[in-house]
Amino acid sequence: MTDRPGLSKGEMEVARVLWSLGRASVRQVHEAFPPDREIDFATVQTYLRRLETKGYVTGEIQGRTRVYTPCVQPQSVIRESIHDFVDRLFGGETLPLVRQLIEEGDVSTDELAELRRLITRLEKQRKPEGQ
Amino acid sequence: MTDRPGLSKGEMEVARVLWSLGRASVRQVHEAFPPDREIDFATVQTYLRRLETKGYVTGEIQGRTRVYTPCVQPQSVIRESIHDFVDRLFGGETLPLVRQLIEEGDVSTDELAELRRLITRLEKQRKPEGQ
DNA sequence: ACCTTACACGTACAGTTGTACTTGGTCAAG
DNA sequence: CTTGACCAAGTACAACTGTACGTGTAAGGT
Repeated sequence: MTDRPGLSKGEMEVARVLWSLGRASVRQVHEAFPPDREIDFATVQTYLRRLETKGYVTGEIQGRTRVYTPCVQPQSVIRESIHDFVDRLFGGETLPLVRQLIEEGDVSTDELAELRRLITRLEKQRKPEGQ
Repeated sequence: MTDRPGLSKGEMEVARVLWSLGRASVRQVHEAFPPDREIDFATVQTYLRRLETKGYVTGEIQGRTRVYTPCVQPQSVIRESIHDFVDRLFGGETLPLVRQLIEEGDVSTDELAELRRLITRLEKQRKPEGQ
């Protein structure tokens, strides 16, 4: 598929922040980290540099500071990561994961209802004869 | 929680095979790999050794060969991995992952139906007054 | 008794990851 | 001009990973 090298744990962490900011300097990314997540400015800097060499973001000097912009949709990365994860843990089968997720009590009752609606919608969409 | 170091990609791969076998020698694990997955005997051996030092399996010499047995439930490992994954990609929120999984078309129509039943069951279970 | 096969165990080694220090330069305040 | 804050970019480095080779040894076939 896409030939980018995958993201490591830490890189993903930084990438997520950058996605949420859309476009930011190292400092902005650093400051956007949750306060309980202690991480050095230089570490963030390193991650951004690595993200750039891996082709996930682009950086351009803006005055005196380098400003980074994501150049890969989070959607793609997330999709790829999920795929990889499902492969590794469930041999590629999606259902067991979904089952585990909703059985393990991590999904609230409200969310269950929402899921049901989603399923209904999907079913309708797949079998358009219903009329 | 549990203080085992996490499993790497490759370790997970081997662990999954061992779980499926229940108890096996290096060779048996090696042979249980899908044929298209080329991996050296010695590599499997290394992984099993690492799994042992990480505390996921125990090995004992049985005659001339070392036989490994899982000593951690796959359930636990899977649960922990999922937790970690959800944290990393979705900041701890389960629903977005579930949504992505079933929207992305990775779930067949039959499976959708099964999911619906599962949801119904869970809902019933959570609100026992119904009736 | 000798060769072959199979394995345990130690060792290797480059690539990745997490984490950060260091050096050298720029801007702004005194 | 001098000092301090701030930053880019290079370098560091141990731990972890993926992958496997080498050595020694025991067991079975001939």
